[in-house]
Amino acid sequence: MNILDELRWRGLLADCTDAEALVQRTNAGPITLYCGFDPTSDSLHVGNLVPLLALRRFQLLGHRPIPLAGGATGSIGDPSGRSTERQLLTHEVLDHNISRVKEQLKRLLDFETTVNPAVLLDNSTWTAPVSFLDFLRDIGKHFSVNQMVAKESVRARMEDRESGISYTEFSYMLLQAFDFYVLCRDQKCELQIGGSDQWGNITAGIDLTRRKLGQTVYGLTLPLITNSDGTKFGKSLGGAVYLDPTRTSVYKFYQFWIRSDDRDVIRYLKFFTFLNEAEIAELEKQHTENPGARTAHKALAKSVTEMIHGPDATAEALRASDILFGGDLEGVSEATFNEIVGEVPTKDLPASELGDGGKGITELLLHSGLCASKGQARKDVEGGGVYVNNIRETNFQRSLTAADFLFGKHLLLRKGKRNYAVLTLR
RNA sequence: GGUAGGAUACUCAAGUGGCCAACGAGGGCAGACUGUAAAUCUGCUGGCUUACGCCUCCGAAGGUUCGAAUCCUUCUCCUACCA
Repeated sequence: MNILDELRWRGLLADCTDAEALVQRTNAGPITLYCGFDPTSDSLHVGNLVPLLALRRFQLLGHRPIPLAGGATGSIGDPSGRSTERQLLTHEVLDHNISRVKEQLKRLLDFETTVNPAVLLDNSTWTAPVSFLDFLRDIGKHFSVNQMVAKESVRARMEDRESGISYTEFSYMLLQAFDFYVLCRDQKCELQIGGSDQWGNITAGIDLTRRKLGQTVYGLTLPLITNSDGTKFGKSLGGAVYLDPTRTSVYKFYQFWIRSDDRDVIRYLKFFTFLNEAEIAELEKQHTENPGARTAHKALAKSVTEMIHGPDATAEALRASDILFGGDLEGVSEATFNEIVGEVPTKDLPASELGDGGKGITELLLHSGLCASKGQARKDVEGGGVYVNNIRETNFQRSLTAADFLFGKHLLLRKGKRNYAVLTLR
């Protein structure tokens, strides 16, 4: 199957330059392609997964992917899709982020294969040594400000008088274009992929490469993932869902996927898994016939979590989910309960704090992080939203003593349907 | 530089001396219904407090007043028109 067909049936093809030529080119043999990842954080998040997995999809069909860490571009800040100027990151933060992001990039692509191994590069390698004057003479000369201003990412900011755009961010697309040119020249890279907000940057690179090398290269964009309810994809409880398990625990990661909207789950299977067309069609059939069984949700959550965190960690998260959402805790053994500990946010509680009369439930909720203040904790309890060891507690004056702790050491607190925390006696 | 207008909670947005911890909408959280989904309905949405109540808060700092988001002064930042 041609890679473009593969992307198309998955709904992953937003746009591309000269589709016909690109099909011919990809049919003719392996192509080298790249996608940039700017280290704006020390971990990639689920939104970055789409282009990253796209690289992998190319690789599986024999092409050669180059994940590019944006050491240079990341230090400038991409104005695309942003309404305000970015806060520049310090070099220390940037260095730290790059090294972490590189680790994550490495895990999803095959660098070992001898046929078409992935290559991890960092654009600061070729950007940093170039002097400002040389850059202006060799690269800047090929860009027309008139065209740059017309690009959506720049125009939006120019029209917004409140925020405007700095010269620094204005120059971003030159750096990215420079990358494409260098990669074409040195790596025979002929295709750049990215999110649909990258279209302007990608075409800038295509133009530059043509001018500098006289070579035709291609661009392909992937759709921006949207939730059916109109909210931003990839947000959970206010924060982004990260690939780094220290930022988003495996359990939370798994939960994020399992809670997908019914209307989204099939699309997400196509976007985020490597299940084939027949497998997904089967899941869709089951999902349509009996949505309550959540077969598709489970397949999605399991598949993505395993891909990112491995089968062992996934099995643990799955076990914890089954225990917590499987019913009451009656008869749960200590060994079983221990599977929850650490998956769910867990906090220590010094035994001395319990004292003789125990500790108020509102204080424990505050300590667990489930509630932001004692007043809020009280309201949540009064509203019937709080459970102690999975049993609803409506008396906010309730004090909990050591006797309430399961196995003499764990207390399972729950707010609402799915927010759990464990307090462990120390 | 001049003139006019503006800055209110997570966001938008009412409020022009006491009834204001501040209308309303959105968002968020919780409850009911469910399937850890959606839709719908209900409650909550500054902090402390069992409660009475207390404290903090309407761009910043001062002032007037028994009493200020609201009036006055200065400052900061935005917007519009003029130069």
